[in-house]
Amino acid sequence: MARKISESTVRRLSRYLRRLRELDARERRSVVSSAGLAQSTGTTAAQVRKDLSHFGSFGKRGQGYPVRALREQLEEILGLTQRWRVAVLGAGKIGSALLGYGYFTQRGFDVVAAFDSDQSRIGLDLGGVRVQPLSELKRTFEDRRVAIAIIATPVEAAQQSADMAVGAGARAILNFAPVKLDVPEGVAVREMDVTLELEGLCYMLTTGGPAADDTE
Amino acid sequence: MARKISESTVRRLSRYLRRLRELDARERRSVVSSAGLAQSTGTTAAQVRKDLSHFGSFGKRGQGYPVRALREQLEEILGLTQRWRVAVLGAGKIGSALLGYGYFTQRGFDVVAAFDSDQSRIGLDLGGVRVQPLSELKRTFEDRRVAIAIIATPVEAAQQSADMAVGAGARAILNFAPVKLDVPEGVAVREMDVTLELEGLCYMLTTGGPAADDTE
DNA sequence: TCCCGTTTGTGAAAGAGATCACAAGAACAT
DNA sequence: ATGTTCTTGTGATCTCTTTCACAAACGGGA
Repeated sequence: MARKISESTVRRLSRYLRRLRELDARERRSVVSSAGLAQSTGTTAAQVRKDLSHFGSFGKRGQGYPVRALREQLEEILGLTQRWRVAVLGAGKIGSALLGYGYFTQRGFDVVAAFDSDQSRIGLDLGGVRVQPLSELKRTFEDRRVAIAIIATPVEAAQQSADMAVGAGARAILNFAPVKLDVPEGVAVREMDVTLELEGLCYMLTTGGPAADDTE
Repeated sequence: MARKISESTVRRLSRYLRRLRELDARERRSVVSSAGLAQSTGTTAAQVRKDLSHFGSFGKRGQGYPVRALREQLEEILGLTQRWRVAVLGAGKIGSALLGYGYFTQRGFDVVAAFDSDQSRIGLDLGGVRVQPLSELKRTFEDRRVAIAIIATPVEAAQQSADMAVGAGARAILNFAPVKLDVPEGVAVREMDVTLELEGLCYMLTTGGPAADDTE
């Protein structure tokens, strides 16, 4: 089957899945067309069909795609048929928010551990998870088979935390610290930098914005 | 000068800027080569040069780029010579975390207001900002000239919140709710969905990971 | 001044991703 | 059965992005 799937395609697949889950659970729709999916995920019908065609043919001509079955296919493709165990490194503001984040569970992720270097936070119960000291990180990662680490530390501690996570067996990292992480080959990293996104918005406002149209 | 700058280019510019600020403030370096910047932002030297060349020529051949001046240029390009006023909609876990997020101020963003629909949260002081009821949203946006709204509500309230923000004059939205927002033309939206990113990591783990390069 | 090592800026080539356009398949009415 | 309408799946095309490759510029040393 398909070999090289681009990151942008994977991103869109994930959006399709998000929408399919809504359609299935909330709106009780049983079929959806590529045009419908495109509309509600911000892309085009052709793009939807092309994306899906890399993995097989899931629709019926003239009818569209069966919501439930396509949802399951996408879960399969994205590797979401298993639940994933996640650990949060850094139990400050962002870390705490993530530990209480309601959408993880229903989307297949279990936050099974939290760590912090600050003595005063250790032992706290955040969203049902006890904050542990870094000294317990390696053992916990191994015991609980944590595959994904979420870095929610300040910039200064981020690289070091990432190193520890990788050393303890993490194979993927979601990084909230506004710094580029160096990781060994084979470790996947995705970055979520709020100010980076805000800056992108500023760019659009200062260029596309005032000078785009003569609308005022 | 340059006409159409792609979103990926803008993203990289923002990363260059992030790195330049580190070099300037923390590491006290006064020049940096395209190769150096590339290295620490995860791209290639040619890409750095091409990106910058869209806006002018900022380096000295044989020497590299002056850190301070290039930083200022990028701030200019991205529209960061002014400070931006931001409001947070939704004062739950994520909203609170954002209100206490330390990197906004030093990066040019001021969170000047917070809103929630929950009576029990109104009046709270979160990170120096008082949580207001939605009824005060429009007036506050206008009075304080809020240009950017951060949506940190649950999914169900996200679209409605976005509508209110746009109605009150917001021209850009940073959306943390895992749902696609519909906004009028001219309003910029960026989405930050944690589970979407996690799913991307899962895809890499299940495909690229175990079976990196074998035949199938 | 002239040479040498270095690094930028940029056209040209290559590569990737998105869009087009249409034949093929499916349901349904007559 | 046949025609009509709808929508998928996909080669071909087009557009955008990245990479390549090299001349031009700079600083320093002799």
